[in-house]
Order: sequence, then C-alpha cells, then structure tokens
Amino acid sequence: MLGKDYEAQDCSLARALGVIGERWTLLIVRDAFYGVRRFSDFHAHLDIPRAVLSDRLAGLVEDGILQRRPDPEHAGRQMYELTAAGRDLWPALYALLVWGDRHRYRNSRLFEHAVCGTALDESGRCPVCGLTPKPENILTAPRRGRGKTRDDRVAVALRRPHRLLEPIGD
Amino acid sequence: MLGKDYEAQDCSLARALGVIGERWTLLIVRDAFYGVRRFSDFHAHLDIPRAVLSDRLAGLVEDGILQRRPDPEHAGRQMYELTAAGRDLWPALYALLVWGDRHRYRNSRLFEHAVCGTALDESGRCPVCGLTPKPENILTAPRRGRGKTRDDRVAVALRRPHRLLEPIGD
DNA sequence: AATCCCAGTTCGATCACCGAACTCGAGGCG
DNA sequence: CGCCTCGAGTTCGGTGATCGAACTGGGATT
Repeated sequence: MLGKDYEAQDCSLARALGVIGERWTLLIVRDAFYGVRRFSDFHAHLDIPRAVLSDRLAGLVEDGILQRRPDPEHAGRQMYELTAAGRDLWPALYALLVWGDRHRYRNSRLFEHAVCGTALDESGRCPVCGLTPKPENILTAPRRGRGKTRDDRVAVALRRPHRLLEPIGD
Repeated sequence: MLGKDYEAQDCSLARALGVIGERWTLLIVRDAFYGVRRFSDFHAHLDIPRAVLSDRLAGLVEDGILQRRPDPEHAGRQMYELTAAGRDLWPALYALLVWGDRHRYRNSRLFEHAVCGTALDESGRCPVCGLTPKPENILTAPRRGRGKTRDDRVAVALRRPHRLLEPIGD
C-alpha cells in the first residue's frame, strides 16, 4: 500500500489497518472466503470500479493476503486465492460481521459448523462441539425469507449452502 | 457517514464497514478503549489532521459509537466516551490487533485478565478462568523492552498498566 | 475473419484527506 | 480591565484517492 500505513503508530492494529483498512479491501477478502476467485466475479458482486479493484487485488497480493496464479483450465484467466495469512483474517472478519448483525443490519447469511450443522456463536465457536472451526469447515447458507437482492453469478451461486473457501462454480 | 455505506451489499459486514471503515476511525475507537476522551488527546496521540478528527468524532457520535458531553469539571471542554454499541466493538478490534501482531508487527502492548493477571489468548479469552472478559476487566500494559516511541500525554500515561475504558489522567 | 469474454488500463471529473492558519469562548495573570 | 494561553474546533488551498465510462489486448468461439 502507499501512504495508508499509519507509520507513527507503534501498534499492530495500525499495521493491520495498513493492509485491510482501505475502502473495499475487506469486502474483497470476504468474497474470497465465499469462494470468489476471478476478477470479473469480484467486479460483478461488489459494484466496485475496475481500476480500484485492480489496485486492491494487486495490493492484497503484494501484502501476502491473496495469491494470484493463472487458471490451468482457462488460458489467460487469473485466479486470486487466500493465502494462509489471508485465511487467518477470518476471526476478525467474522467479529465485524457479528457486530454489524447486532447493531446495524441483520445479516442475510448464516454460518454453521459443517461437521454438526450447528450455528456458530458470536465468537465463532460451535456451541455443541466447543470447537472454533476453521473457515474450510464452516458452511454458509442464506437466511430464509431473504431472497434475490442481487442476480450476479456470485449471488446466484451463494443461494445454496456453500462451504467457505470452496471455489464458486465453473 | 456519507457515500461510504456500500448500499448495494446485503451484508452486515458492509454495514459495519460503513461505520468504522474510514481511515482513522478504528484507531480513534482503539484510543477510546485506552481511556482517551478529549479532542486534544486524540489529536496528539494519533497525528491526525484536526479537520479529519473533527469529522470522524462527529460521525462516530452520529452512529452511536461515541457519546459527546461537556466535562463537568472543566467548562467548555468536551468528552467523548464509548457507548454500549461502541464497547461491543472490542472483539473485532482485538481480533484485528491479534492478526497484525501475528502477521505484521509485534504489538507493543499486552492484554490480560484484570482479575487473575493472565494474558488473554488469541480469541480474547482468559486461558485460566475460561472467561472472555469485558473491556473494563482487561488490563493493558506495555511489553517490556519497548520504550518511549512517543511522548504525548496519552503515550506517557499508558507507560504504566491501565484498565481499558478507564479515563486517562485529569 | 468477426465476435465474445476476461482482465485489466486510461481518462477526466469529483470527492476525501492533508497541513497550516484562523476563530471563538473560558480561564489565568498583572 | 486588557492581555495571554489553552481547548476545541472551522476554513482554506493543494494533493491524492475514487468514481463511471470508454478503451485495449489476448484467447476462445463461430
């Protein structure tokens, strides 16, 4: 990133914000957890200007949150996938999502432990198993009675239950 | 806020980012947890332009994260304090701080359960008691061997252990 | 060869952020 | 009282970020 790095702050929160603190960045990371991997899918699902998306993806790659590599099945296409450091953002992302759900706007999706089907609690733990599942063991499904606010490829794919990090269609 | 509200996203994370997603905002909230209450202290500790600080404080008040009220002991002075909704941001803030500590920059402060003196784990729980203390029961102290990177009033006050939310001196 | 799709880049206009200077009211001091 | 300082902002001109729309270029499809 550039200039966004709160240099004068001797604080790991400030450094984290230097990475994910810019507009759109955390929503891109959210979509990556939902399985979005392609430029056009991020663009369609987020309504973000192309130039900004391009800039953010490059920044996230440079900062080691996403990894960019060519799609082996479609020449010329690129894929962006979360690195281990990127996947470690899940607790922070989930905590913000929970805060928003409680104080702003009921979220349209639920998150449950894929192993037992129990909804996660506010700290991201499965109240039945007592475990805090990793993203790949979390299933997300739309809350019932909240239909079709969007119609892009990603929104449609997410109408049925979906494991985090599992690539979206095609 | 204005324009920053990701309207097209049917997602509580996007709504949360509409509140705390602008530059500086989460650092202001962090300082509020540290006990900062006055305009001049935020300004001195954050190196933020006055106009931006003024704008952010007004936004946080409007969004119900901070409460603004006159200081009864000093006529003309204002105080900004976290509301209940603002205090609920602690888990999200701590999760980001932990991520930054692990992946970017070792944090200069430690956080422990005030009751038993045990350092909190990565999810904000006390590993001895098994509890997740609220901010008012968390003690923060500088990590040893990390001295005086700043000399403003707030940085000096935080050189000794300090309970979250407890107002900073006078 | 013409068309389509994907993954970007380029462009001019608008908006946000910046530091520095200014304002205004409440005390303090001689 | 007149002058000074401090806290809490507002105003201002310049710079950088973000915006939507248009353009580019490579690969597959027809």
